[in-house]
Amino acid sequence: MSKRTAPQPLAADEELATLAKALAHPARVRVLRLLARREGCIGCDIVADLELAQSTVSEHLRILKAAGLVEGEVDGPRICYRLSRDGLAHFKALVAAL
Amino acid sequence: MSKRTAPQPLAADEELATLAKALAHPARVRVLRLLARREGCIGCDIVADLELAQSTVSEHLRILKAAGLVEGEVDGPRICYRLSRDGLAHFKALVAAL
DNA sequence: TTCGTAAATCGTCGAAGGACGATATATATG
DNA sequence: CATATATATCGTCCTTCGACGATTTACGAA
Repeated sequence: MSKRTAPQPLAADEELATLAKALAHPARVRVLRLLARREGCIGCDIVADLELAQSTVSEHLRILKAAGLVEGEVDGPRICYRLSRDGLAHFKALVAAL
Repeated sequence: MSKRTAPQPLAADEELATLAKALAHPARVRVLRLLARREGCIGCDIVADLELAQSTVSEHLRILKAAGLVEGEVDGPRICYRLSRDGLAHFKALVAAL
């Protein structure tokens, strides 16, 4: 090892890779599209739309939230998810800059 | 299986997810940026730039090629890799359409 | 408080990803 | 042909991902 001097994965690369990973699953892409369509928010409708167990969908939502692409707001016993326009815009900007 | 009626992951979602997955690793993002900078092509310089074993880099390149983001052309005993402008443009378009 | 619904978390399982060294393949050159 | 270099492929080892059911948590309503 130690060929030259560049072990740093360049934070920018890491950032884009992390965001891309969040979209690296068809179910999560679908969720994003779903939230993009309905300007408002959605609750457990997402579970109904995807054909996956509730726990699985919850995990996908967690990943999208962690990536900053989706936001969740408590609304009574349910949670209102909505697209993070800023997060998505940031991702788009990173991709466009490629 | 067969819970409701929407088992189709909507080819479009699959496609974007597949492309995103190809970029879901910092090393691959770096390779793409590398190839984007140098208009021409590169050979084993990629191995030197990334700090990974040759076999590992080869695998990353394979993934990028499979995704249609990179093309390789035999050039003597080495291979000239170049960015697939079309492939990247397609990806950008899919992301922009989100 | 008890009940019902929505969501998150936990534990498990199998599949896929990512890394490596070793080896195989291909090609130009001596 | 033998050698040197550049890539690809193989086999292995861990880790992470993705799915599930079961359980827990949180809240509104009866």
